[in-house]
Amino acid sequence: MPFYLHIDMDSFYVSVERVLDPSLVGKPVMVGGAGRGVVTSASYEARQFGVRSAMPGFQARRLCPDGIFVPGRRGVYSEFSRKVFDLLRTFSPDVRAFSIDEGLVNLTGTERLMGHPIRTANEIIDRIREELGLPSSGGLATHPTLAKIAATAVKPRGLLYVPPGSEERFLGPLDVSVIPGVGPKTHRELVDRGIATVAQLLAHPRLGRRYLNLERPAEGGRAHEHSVGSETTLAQSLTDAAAMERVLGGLVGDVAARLRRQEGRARRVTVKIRYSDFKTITRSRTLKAPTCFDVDIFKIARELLTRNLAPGRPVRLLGISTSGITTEGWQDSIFDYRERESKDRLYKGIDTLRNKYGERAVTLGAGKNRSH
DNA sequence: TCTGGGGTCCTAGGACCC
DNA sequence: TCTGGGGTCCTAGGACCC
Repeated sequence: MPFYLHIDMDSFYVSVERVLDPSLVGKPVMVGGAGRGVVTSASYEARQFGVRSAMPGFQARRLCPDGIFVPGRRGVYSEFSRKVFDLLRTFSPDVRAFSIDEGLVNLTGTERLMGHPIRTANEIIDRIREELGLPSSGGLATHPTLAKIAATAVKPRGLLYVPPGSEERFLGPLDVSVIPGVGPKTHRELVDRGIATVAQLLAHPRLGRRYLNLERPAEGGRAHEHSVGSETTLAQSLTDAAAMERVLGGLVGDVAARLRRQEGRARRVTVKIRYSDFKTITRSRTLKAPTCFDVDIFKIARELLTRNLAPGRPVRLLGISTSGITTEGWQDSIFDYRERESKDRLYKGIDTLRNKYGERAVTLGAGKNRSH
């Protein structure tokens, strides 16, 4: 019998902050939400005021004026995340990380060694709490999706076991919105068609298969097209194209360096422009030859920006993304080869400087009008 | 001082090719 | 001289996830 344990950390960023500063325990705490940002994690005390993650900061401050707002520290959370997954891997060689705070442990076949999976699941949650100080919830079931739904249903600090054979009994009465992939929009569409519960969805063979396919389990490594991007919401909206190009230069530098770090080269460059009225456009171009160099990416990005920018309209966000990433060897002509070699050397140097003196040490397109 | 940033996946039209 | 059709690539937008 297959057994999957889905582990979901409870308000992960807040919990990490509490480990590092125990005075935050028991209080309404929110990570993020400064300026134009959104709350990335809210403690359950803060949620009682109606605060949710992904809520704009101004709204959270209005709902919970006496709450404690903590700036996020990505690197610290990643480090804790790594420790959680290291611990999970001591229980099973088959552990999949879905995100920084969610993972799946395949407990199939561990019974003889460790006892019933329900015991193992309890032990895992206990040890995450004892050894790392972090609360988490778990869902144990015969299918990964079911395990995830179960974990979400018992949050926080719970463990829910869906015994084999009781799957439909468990799922049936639940709202369709518990299904991963059914967001606000799909939820509304389903409800409009008279489908509110999972049972009603499953009674509809085509829709049931589309949104909740439990027959086809645990897909392996899928051939997703991966992408590397960076975007930023400006502290103040901009109308000046030159200033926007400077921002874009910084984003390109970040993206290209990450691309090189993973030894990838991208074939498509996409620029994202969000105006102050939130209207958002993306413009992309596919290259003849993939690249990982700042100059190449910046050239395309600048063109896409200047060609598509509505003059005078304030811009609140700029983004760049690269996709169609390949890690295969270079395939260029003997002529391109020399140029590429010299760029390679140049960027090795730039990356070294950045590692040594920080990301801002070398910034493309930022030479003029620096304020310091 | 009104709505983040990192992504993946899907759809749909048009170009282009055989 | 009243319109095939299938496959693939490119592009834009949008839903959704954490």
